[in-house]
Amino acid sequence: MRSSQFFFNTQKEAPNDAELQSHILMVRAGLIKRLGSGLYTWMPLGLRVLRKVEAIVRDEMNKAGALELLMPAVQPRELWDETSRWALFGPQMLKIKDRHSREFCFGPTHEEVITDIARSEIRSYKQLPLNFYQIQTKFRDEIRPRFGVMRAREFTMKDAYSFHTNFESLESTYHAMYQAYTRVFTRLGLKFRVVKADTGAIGGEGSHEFHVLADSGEDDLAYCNTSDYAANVELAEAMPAETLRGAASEIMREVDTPKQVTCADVAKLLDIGIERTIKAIALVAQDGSQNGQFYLALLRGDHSLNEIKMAKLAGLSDFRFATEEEIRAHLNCPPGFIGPVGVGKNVTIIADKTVAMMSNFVCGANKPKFHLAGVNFSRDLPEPSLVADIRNVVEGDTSPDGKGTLSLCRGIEVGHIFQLRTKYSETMNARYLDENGQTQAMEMGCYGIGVSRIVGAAIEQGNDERGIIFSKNMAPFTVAICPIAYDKSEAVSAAAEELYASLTALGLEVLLDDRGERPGVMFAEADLIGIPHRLVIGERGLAEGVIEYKGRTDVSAQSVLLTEVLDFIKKVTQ
RNA sequence: CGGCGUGUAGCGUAGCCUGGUAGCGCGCCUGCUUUGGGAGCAGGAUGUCGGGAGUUCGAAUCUCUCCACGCCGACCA
Repeated sequence: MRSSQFFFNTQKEAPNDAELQSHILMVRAGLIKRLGSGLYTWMPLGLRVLRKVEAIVRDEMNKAGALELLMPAVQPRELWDETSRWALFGPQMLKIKDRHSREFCFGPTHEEVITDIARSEIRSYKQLPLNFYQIQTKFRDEIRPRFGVMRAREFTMKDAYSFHTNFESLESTYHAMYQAYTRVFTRLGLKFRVVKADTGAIGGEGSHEFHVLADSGEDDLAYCNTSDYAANVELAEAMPAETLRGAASEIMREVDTPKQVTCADVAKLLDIGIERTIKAIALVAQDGSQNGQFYLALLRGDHSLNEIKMAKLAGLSDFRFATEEEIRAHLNCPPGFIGPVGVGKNVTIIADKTVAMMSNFVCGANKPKFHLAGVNFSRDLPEPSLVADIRNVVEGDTSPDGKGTLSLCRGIEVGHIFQLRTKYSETMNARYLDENGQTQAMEMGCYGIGVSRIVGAAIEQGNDERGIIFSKNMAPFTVAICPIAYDKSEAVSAAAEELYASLTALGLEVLLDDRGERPGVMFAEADLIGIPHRLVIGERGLAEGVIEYKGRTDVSAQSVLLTEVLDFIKKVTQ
């Protein structure tokens, strides 16, 4: 490609609506252009990158035996009513009407459509297993679109859905997809981690997430350095800090805490470690009942509540945090001083596993401006009605597999695989006839990759002060040729043209900067858009029979003999 | 959804408090010079000042309203 025939606009200044480096750089490099909140045009340069990602994903899916198809983006409401997800998906789903006022959505995912295909097309066990995939535009009306294409409302996704006669077959395909995903992210040159995950709105049982590691990621991941345990913090099991409760050696006493409403402040005032304190979080859950049950969740002062774990407890699926009025009504005390001691029968205490092993702790006194110290279960208050894992793991926790301690890092979710089992096939009646002529529900798996998000995530991981650093498999062009004074020097333009032709003949994607721009402009732009290899041709070098080569991340340039440049480039681009 | 903030040329912004001919930088166009890290000089084009209503002799500026966008938060006591 010649720069004069291509189109890209770069900017020196960062857009004022971008925060993340990847977002800023994608806009500055002219890869994307924002149309509205969470809506982006992929400009020609950016689209080249997106297509590279797609091609690798497609290649690995095909190799893993998946079959590509393409489903409609617009889907009728009736299909979604079958699984009740028209209502369950909520405001994240973009609902639209046609001219007859019939209702549709712009597909946020395609389980319903593919299951509809399966139930009408698949009759016999002989046709199974099958794995279909598509690469397609999805729309999810995110609460808060941000970070450019990283959390856009309209985005490109690869979604695959597999159908099986039995769980063993599902597990086998699930494993194949796991391997395929690993190859995809490896080929894209990404640093990533696979973790056990919650299944969220898609539903089902087993699930793994693939995360690109980046501090700006929106997910917290826990992993064990001495074993292969890794899980999203949403799911990661928190082990109790102690396995045995210490003796009740202290006497319970009130302590004056006039202004201390947080565990940290109380601990500081009493000059004790925050891990000796307990905080009480007031919750209300309706769970079908009229009035709602009032709960106090107890956590060690330095721990935080895991809302996903909490919602999995019986009767708490729809819990919410209590209002200040509700807290006063149940405990006769304002927030900041509430605790589990002396509460009425209308308050249910849920203790985190770590809390259940604590003794001589400090907690709110249910009396304004006072806390209690030296508190012990059984002696000062009843044993908690329920002990459960309701906290987020923290750095240094014992790994659930017992083989070390956990570390935390942040990740950007770029892939997610699920074992759906028969969730959709049962409700949508996707059945087949087995060897014995019996009707059976199909086992299902589903597998997603955020194709457009990968581009943002990759740039988040690969950038420096000069711009984007693309891995070779993702770069919009492999080699940039920067001829100095292309429009003035015959020798330079002739050499550049010849080199361009030879490199192109080698099958390389070459960008020839034939604009006659000043060198600084050409270098700055080639660096900004992340081209991995750069060749500079100038009269000075030509006179000596050399041209200059510099890799995008190289500290300095090197001279290469004109006669050896093809071999040299072949070698560095391998 | 709630709170805060911002909308001025393609991009980044000044002007708004204290009403009086809309300015700067980048980019863009023309010409000349220049050619190894976003050049220099000279000339030039581009604005419904987010939309609407109001106050006023006069509104980018004050008031109301609608819209768009961004940030934070969504109860952890």
